[in-house]
Amino acid sequence: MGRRKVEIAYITNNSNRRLTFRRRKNGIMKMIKELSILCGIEACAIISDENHHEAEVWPSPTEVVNVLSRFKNLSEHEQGKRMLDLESYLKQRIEKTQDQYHKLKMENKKKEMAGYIEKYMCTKEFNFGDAHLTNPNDFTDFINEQLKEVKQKLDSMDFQAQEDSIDFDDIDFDPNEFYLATP
Amino acid sequence: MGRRKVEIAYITNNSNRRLTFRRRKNGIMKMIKELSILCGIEACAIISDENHHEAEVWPSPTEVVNVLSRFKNLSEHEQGKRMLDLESYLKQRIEKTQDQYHKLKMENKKKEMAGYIEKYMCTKEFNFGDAHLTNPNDFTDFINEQLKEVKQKLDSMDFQAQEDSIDFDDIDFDPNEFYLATP
DNA sequence: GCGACTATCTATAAGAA
DNA sequence: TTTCTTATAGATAGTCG
Repeated sequence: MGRRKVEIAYITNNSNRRLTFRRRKNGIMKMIKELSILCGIEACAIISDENHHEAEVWPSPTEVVNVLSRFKNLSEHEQGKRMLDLESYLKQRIEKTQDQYHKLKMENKKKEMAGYIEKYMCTKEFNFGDAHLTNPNDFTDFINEQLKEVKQKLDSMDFQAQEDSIDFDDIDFDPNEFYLATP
Repeated sequence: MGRRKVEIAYITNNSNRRLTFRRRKNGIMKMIKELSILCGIEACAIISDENHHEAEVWPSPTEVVNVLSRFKNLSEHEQGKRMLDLESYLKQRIEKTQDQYHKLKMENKKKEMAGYIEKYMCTKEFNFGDAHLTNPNDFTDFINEQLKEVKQKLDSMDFQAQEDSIDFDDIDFDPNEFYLATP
């Protein structure tokens, strides 16, 4: 999108890379903002700071957060149930998880955790001064990929459960509900 | 970016809004992907599905992401493994989780917990203009709370497992490793 | 390193199928 | 509806101050 076509490959030139980073980051931020307004949806992006980049691959922080969410909408099923065997154990575990995430959800609402978390820093060394360098790009891709994986995982779990004669019918878990970014 | 200029305002027309949503979502995904490649950084985006939007406040996008990540690095453990019974199934699942978290921990250290999450938006009412009002600390608290809950969950899992005569001893799981945001 | 200024390139809004 | 075209709006690469 400029004077000439640019190959999508790591930009080795330092200053050039930084410039591109800043420009595109801003562009993505804008696009996300517009999308949320246009379609009335919630969206966010997390773009790590270039300076923090090493040869590291992906977003550990995100993953961590993700792990948690995994249990979010899970259950709220029937509480206080006692399990006698592994089968019921599994069921209970799922229910508990669900409840846990439900609570979290409520908590979040109350706090109105809401809005933006404009600048979140979690650098081990708290380099708060570098806030401007961050970008919001690959979050979307990451999310979709992960959602897919979750679905697959859940599907396989269900499959496995059936193989093991576990009845998950009373657990109305719909893997599709995880596909947020795909209307 | 099309045949005519579009006002950045909620699109009331249903089909039109959905179409725009899909298009722009894909566009953002691509841009994020490109940015991460071009600049060698990590980035991700969470875009909630239009259909899922209700009074949902914050966590929905995040939670979704989380759900996904939960499994991200999960397997790849030993693929094609077959499980013979529920017990081994559970164990395997826990082991995988453990491995995942270990990897995450390492990753986090290397990346130094990744950099910043510069702007995170997901106001229930899309008050993007209020970005300045948010408190960065809320995010940290949120993460920590979730991590605590995960810990509890895992602990209860362990406990339950023991009750059911499942031996988890060979799984050295340290809940503290979940406290990412707390140096 | 940060804006500003185009020339271009890309994303995408309308339409058509 | 989803998919394709196509004409444009918008993003941004290369440059200059």
